[in-house]
Amino acid sequence: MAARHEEIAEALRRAIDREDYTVGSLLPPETELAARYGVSRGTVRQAVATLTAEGLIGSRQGARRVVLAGRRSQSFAELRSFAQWARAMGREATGRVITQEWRTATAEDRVRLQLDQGARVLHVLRLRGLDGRPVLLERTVYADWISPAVEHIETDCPSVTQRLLDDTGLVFAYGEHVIDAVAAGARDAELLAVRRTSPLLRVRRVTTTREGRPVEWSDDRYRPDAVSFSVHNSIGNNALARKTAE
Amino acid sequence: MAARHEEIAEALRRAIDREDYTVGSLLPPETELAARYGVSRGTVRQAVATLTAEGLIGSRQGARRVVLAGRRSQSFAELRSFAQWARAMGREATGRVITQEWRTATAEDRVRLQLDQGARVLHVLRLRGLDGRPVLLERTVYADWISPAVEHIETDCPSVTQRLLDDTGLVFAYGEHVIDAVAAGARDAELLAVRRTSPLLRVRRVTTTREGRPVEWSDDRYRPDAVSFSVHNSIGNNALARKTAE
DNA sequence: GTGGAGCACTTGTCTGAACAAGTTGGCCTC
DNA sequence: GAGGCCAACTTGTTCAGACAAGTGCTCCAC
Repeated sequence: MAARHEEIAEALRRAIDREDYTVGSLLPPETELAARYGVSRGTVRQAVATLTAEGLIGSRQGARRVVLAGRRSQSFAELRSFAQWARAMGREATGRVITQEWRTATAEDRVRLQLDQGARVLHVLRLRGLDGRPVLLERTVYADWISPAVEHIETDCPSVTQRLLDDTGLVFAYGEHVIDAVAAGARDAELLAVRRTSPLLRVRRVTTTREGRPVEWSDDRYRPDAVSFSVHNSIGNNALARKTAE
Repeated sequence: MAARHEEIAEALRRAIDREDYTVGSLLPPETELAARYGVSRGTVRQAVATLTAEGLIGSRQGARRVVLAGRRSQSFAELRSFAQWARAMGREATGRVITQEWRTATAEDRVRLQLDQGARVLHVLRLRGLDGRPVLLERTVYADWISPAVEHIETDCPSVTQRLLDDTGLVFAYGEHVIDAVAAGARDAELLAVRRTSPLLRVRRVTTTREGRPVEWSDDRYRPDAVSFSVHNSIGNNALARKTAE
């Protein structure tokens, strides 16, 4: 937290959290904020742009900014790591590898992970829990170049992301997530302790490095009674998109 | 499309689409783009910031920008209107009101829509289809101040959003969406033509005006074989957040 | 050849200024 | 009182310049 505009964004977030600015009320004009924090208007604009992207405030040319929502989970690394997300909530994440095996990359693997013909990939089936209760079943395929580092992680490591960062310096920087619903199969039902055919929230995702290189892709199935996803969208910010089948 | 930075963003989008810049390749430096388009560096930065937020390109201090993904559904009003989304894909959206009735706002309605005790709200159950096939079941509650305008819309109006814009000038500007999965109930199953207990993708959402005033809230259930959601996230842009139950 | 130092390049941060465009509320007229 | 016009205010856009910070490459010494 060095950049001045980040400090100001954080100060405003806290002020909204503290209800100095209540939902529906108006934020002070940019010029006033600039004077208050002793920065130029451009820096203030950078700060409020962050909050707008987060969905905390709304913005219209000519009118003062409006506070749209209060206390929002400050999702930083939230989506990139189950364990970090759990810790941020004060809950304990567990993880257990059910099966792990090397396979030759299929055509789908090669496309998603940008691999050459014949590359060997690591398939991992991992069950994850929150405060001891099973919540998520991950079927992950790791690219050939990272698989050796994944292979020797203990089977009950709670945070693979953290472990890979410590061991190899790898940062998960970008992710593309496709969300839908599926009926629990026999294996899903057994491991997640739900009835077969019971609805599960499925997230298929690809994670890449900061350089844009795909690291892994995964089919994650959540118990919908334990976890849901929340998305904010507005005219300017639209990370979420509806998609039709294929 | 007046603003220069939007034009530049669009030009870059098209260039990526045309594969002038292929996935994994590097974008020209800001200074070069600035010279090419005859604008200052700040304007170029605004343009590439848009593409970064859209997940098209990745950015790290010191290194050239990387193209992360090609052709992305340009979701503009996509989430705000089922009909507009369908039209953008070249598909035909249909809509049919199944039931419609006035009720006194419950405590939950009052909280979500910021209404006073005793306010009357309009509950609408609407079945929506894509190319004739049922795809989505919407259970929507409209705030008292907009309900009269909704009440007299024909029951088979394909785009309620467009209709409200035409009739009252109302713009749906912001939305908060919570996504999970549920099993189809008897009514869901009958109307969506799926088996009972079959998994559905549920989106509960609140829509607000540009001023931040809630207009409607809705429980939408999609056939997961027809529609899914796609989300992009990165270090800088995180509109999506995981949530635990309650 | 390997490691490290250094340098050129590129993106990130910030300023101060100016004008454009949209909103809001008050005032004036009818 | 209703309606329209206007003026003050606020956000959006753009510029040119400066420095900070991180990356990636070359080159040199060992």
